[in-house]
Amino acid sequence: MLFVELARTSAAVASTSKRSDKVAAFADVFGRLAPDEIAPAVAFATGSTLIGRLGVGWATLRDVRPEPATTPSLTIGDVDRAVVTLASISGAGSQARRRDVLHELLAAATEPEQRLIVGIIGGELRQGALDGVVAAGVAKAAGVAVGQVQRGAMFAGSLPAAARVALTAGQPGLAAIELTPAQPVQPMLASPATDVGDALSNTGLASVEWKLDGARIQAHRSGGEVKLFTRNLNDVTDRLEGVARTVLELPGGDLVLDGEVLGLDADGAPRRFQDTMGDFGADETGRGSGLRAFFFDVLHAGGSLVDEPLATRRDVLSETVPETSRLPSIITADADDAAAFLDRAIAAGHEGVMVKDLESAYDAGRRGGAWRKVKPVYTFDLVVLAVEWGHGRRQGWLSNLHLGARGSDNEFVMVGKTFKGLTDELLRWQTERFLGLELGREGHIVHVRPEQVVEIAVDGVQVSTRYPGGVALRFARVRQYRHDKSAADADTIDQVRSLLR
DNA sequence: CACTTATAATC
DNA sequence: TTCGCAG
DNA sequence: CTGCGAAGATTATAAGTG
Repeated sequence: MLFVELARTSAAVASTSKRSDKVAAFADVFGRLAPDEIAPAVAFATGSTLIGRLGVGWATLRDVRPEPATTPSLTIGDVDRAVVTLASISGAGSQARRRDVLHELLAAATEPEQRLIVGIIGGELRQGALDGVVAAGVAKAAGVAVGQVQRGAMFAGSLPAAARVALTAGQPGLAAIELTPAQPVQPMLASPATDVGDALSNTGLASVEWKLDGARIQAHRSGGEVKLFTRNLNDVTDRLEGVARTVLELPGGDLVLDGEVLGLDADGAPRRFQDTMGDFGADETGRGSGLRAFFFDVLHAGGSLVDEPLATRRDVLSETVPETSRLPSIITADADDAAAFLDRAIAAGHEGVMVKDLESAYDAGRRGGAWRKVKPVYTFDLVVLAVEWGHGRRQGWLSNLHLGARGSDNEFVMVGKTFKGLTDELLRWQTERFLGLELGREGHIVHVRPEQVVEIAVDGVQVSTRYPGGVALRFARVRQYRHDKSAADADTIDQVRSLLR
């Protein structure tokens, strides 16, 4: 199939807000793909490729922009092959060679094809459709239920893989896809709760577990071989030798575990997330060996457990994994008990707790109400130093706020940015407000007189080398504008720093 | 060799 | 990772 | 209730520059 068909479909999908129209458009093209085109085409439709790192990002895309071709000629296979080529280039001179390959690809692409390619490689397709809509398109084309496709994607580890099965083998093929050790599955996700009472009101009797501030890890043991995957299903086995050894030594046969890795200090206290990531990100050389795994769920042990209730999976976990490699947890429906447990987790230096419905199955890939996360929120009253013009649906509005804490003698120290928590009404208000405080412009940044105070919620702060105060906010979001406060009432840089540990 | 830029990963 | 909006 | 897009901070490594 010609790539331009996919490109036209993407453009059509972007131009409508009607989900059903998007689904129908995708279903039309998916139904006409040759078997070998299915996986790459579905990946392209979701704005990604079958391969992870291409070594090409926004900066390269910005520089390499040949004139579009006037006639479409590229096939789905052509684009797929170009992607494989890009990913394979390395060594000295690789940047120039990647540019050459990219230039050749884009020069052969018509205008809509260029838009799709740039969106895919840049990772910002913004067509109003990702895995959810595309899965629905696959289901429609294959004549099966969306849930079947989603389930297949969860256990096959990716939507493109499930799509190929759906479109070539239909419902029976999809039904045959099962959780298989050594084959990573989409991890179950949690939605946020304001406090443990809020969480428990949704879950009922729950397993309340420490939430560690590390990286999610999925451990598979199959035929005496261990594989470790991240939340995004990247294989990190050779970065975590110690963890792999631990899993290898557990009793029983084939096994799939869900957990978190992080580093511990000599006294057993959790290291800062930044330090854990330092070890985690480092290649081999044994640096990641300082990381330890703490498991909280088991998906497979002598058979699949994903459809079993959490209560059962917990029992299996405690029989399989020693307490030292498990997360502390309690079973309760009582908010006071849960709150006390949360306090202990915080006192031990951890991020918070997870509250999980004891009766719930392991809903791979879902972010439902069965798992809720609870972590403390801190607030600061900060001063807006500058604002950036928004993109996409925020085009024409001042959006991203530069935030400053009060330093010495009327100086403000920037500690981060945020665009979160703003309603459309607030965006309108702040655009007018900050244009009124404008001092000057620098690209898409509007500098303003430091007068407007805003209450900012954060999960915490972190050490920073790029911000002048040596501290940066973590997950900052707007709570409200403080019309009752002036800049002189804002919180100080020392108050922000006091949250460091 | 030191430093910068680009990319991709975690949260 | 958080949050608001639209379907 | 679900999916999407608005963008944040940090880390590491590879490749390019002077």
